[in-house]
Amino acid sequence: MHIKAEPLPTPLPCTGARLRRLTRRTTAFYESYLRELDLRLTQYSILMHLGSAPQALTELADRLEMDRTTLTRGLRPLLRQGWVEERRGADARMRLYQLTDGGLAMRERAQARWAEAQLALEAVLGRSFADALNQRLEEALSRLKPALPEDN
Amino acid sequence: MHIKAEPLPTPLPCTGARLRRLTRRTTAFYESYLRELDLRLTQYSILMHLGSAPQALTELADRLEMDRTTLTRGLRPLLRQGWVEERRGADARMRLYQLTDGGLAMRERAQARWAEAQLALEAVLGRSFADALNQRLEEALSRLKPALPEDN
DNA sequence: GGCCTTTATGTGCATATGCACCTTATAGCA
DNA sequence: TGCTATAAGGTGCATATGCACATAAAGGCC
Repeated sequence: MHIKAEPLPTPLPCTGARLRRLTRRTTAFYESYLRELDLRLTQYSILMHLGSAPQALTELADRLEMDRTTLTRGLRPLLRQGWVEERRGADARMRLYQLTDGGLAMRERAQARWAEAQLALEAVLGRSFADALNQRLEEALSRLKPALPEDN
Repeated sequence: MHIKAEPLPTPLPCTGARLRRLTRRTTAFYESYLRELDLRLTQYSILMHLGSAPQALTELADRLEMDRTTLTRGLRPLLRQGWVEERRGADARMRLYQLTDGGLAMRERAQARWAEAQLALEAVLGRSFADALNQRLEEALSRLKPALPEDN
């Protein structure tokens, strides 16, 4: 009896795995443009959601739809660079964040680079395909709401 | 003169940010099913790409389309649990990985939970929408090839 | 005002991610 | 047979991610 050639396993299509794969590649694509500014895509997103009006951590996290604790740490490099400043308001529990002048300038430069990346991405994907993809993503986001804590 | 109410910034739609957001939520969705097995979605993906036939690290990384160094560390918990074993082949540089018997059993249990998650996800998104989304993701992956090292 | 609950945030832990750089084998070739 | 280029992997560093747990301040009530 001969030895079976073991085929490499090809798992069933997993939407989650595909999403992670595509996200890895897409992130790399954007970051190849942001690299000269030494900025990650996530950091860019945070910068773009900040303004001169102070926002509490949780409020900002909600708007970014990211975990509060992830944001806490994600803000650190931006604070270190002096692009964001932290204040305390009347409620001593809250930390309020806002862009500094330098942060505002940085945001503009970053947005310019981002726009190039976005255009280039749409060119690679094809405009109409990119539009359709964006719509699907948006729709998926609205259909897949995060599970509420369900206080039992 | 009165004080302007500073509106919170609403950045231009960024495909990358959207993808990251959706990936975060989707991963959380799958992992709520895999949690009882103490398995992350990434680890599940790795398990599903392993078999009884030994594969070199780089080969496995290519098939998973993930970074080689990420995989090195991603394999660690699986090795620790005894689901995967590492061997050395004729070429002393290579590390070959394959499932153990326990790993095979784990893979089956994990796949059952994953299947529930996948079905539930498709139910939440709607079958036809989920199918369409999957196709878009696949298509996007094939259009957005990673930049080759460009040996200058 | 003191007590209890809720709210806002931080920290520890364990991965996930990928770039830059380092080490070790193997392969090619003079 | 050496010498050199290349291939396979690992490590250090800096973030990204999110759960479980801890702390402190605010709010409500009696």
